[in-house]
Amino acid sequence: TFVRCQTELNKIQKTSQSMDEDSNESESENCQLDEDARSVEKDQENNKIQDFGEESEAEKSPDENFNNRSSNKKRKSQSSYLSQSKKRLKRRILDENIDNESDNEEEIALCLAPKKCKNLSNKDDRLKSIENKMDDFNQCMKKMSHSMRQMASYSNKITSHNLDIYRDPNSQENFTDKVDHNGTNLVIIVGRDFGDFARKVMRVLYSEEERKTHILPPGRPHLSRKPLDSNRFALLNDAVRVKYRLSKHLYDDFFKYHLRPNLSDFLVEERRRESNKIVRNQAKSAVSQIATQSQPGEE
DNA sequence: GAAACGACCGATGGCTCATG
DNA sequence: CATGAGCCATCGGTCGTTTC
Repeated sequence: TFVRCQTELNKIQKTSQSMDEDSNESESENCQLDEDARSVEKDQENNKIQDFGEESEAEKSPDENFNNRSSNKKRKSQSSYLSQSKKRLKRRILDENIDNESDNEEEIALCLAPKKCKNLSNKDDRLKSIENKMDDFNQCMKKMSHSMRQMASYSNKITSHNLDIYRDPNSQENFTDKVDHNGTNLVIIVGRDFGDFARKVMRVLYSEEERKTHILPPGRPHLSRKPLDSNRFALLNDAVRVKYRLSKHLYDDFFKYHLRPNLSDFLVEERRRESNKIVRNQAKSAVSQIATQSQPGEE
């Protein structure tokens, strides 16, 4: 909100003022960078707030170019800020590199006297230290990618669970809590989400053979596989719709974009499971055969 | 802890259909 | 008739969970 922006701006102004007062040159570059960041932030905040104020005045003001020019100036000054920051950052990185290398006395010697680089043991040390750093870096990257995947999967789950867009709050529909198939109420089947639920219902409605040899209704004439029985498939759709309280007129989209891809993949996997199992077993038996053949040779 | 299993995702190819 | 868009089944690979 605007009020919150103002309070944040005040905070930033206060901190930057205190930083301005402390103009000691010996201050670390780190603080300098923080200050730069704050300055840029402040500048941006100023721009935002100015824009906010100008929004209403812009229409009244006859000289729009003036505003544009002033904003251009600000952009220019901001870019100069950024370029300065970049220079400082560059310098800081250089300094840090030197600092890190200075940790080791031998490395200091290497820095000061490059001729000694010819020494092979020193080279090995440096290579080892680089390798160690690379390992650390790789570990960090692994951790990062892992957490990113977790985040991605979490956000995915949220969207897949958020079915509100397929529900009509104005609808007066009374959802039944029973969809019967041969005496089995499909609605009471428990699944962790709509996909899991639908897969379980598929297992109830269709035999393994049917799941392996058919595709989703309505099917296509050019496809070799026949579609699953559409009456039972209608039961599945009813069960999903009733279970998750989805509107009739919105269900088509839900099916098209969420359920169908899910179930289509499910049928493919049903076919693949057995072949995968056979491949695994073949590989296993081949490995055990090789092991038994190599044993007498060793003795 | 490793193997097995299930679910998910992106890429691909074949097909239909609308459009110019 | 060529072309592009859209649909859908399929495949290969990866990841998370379950089982042993």
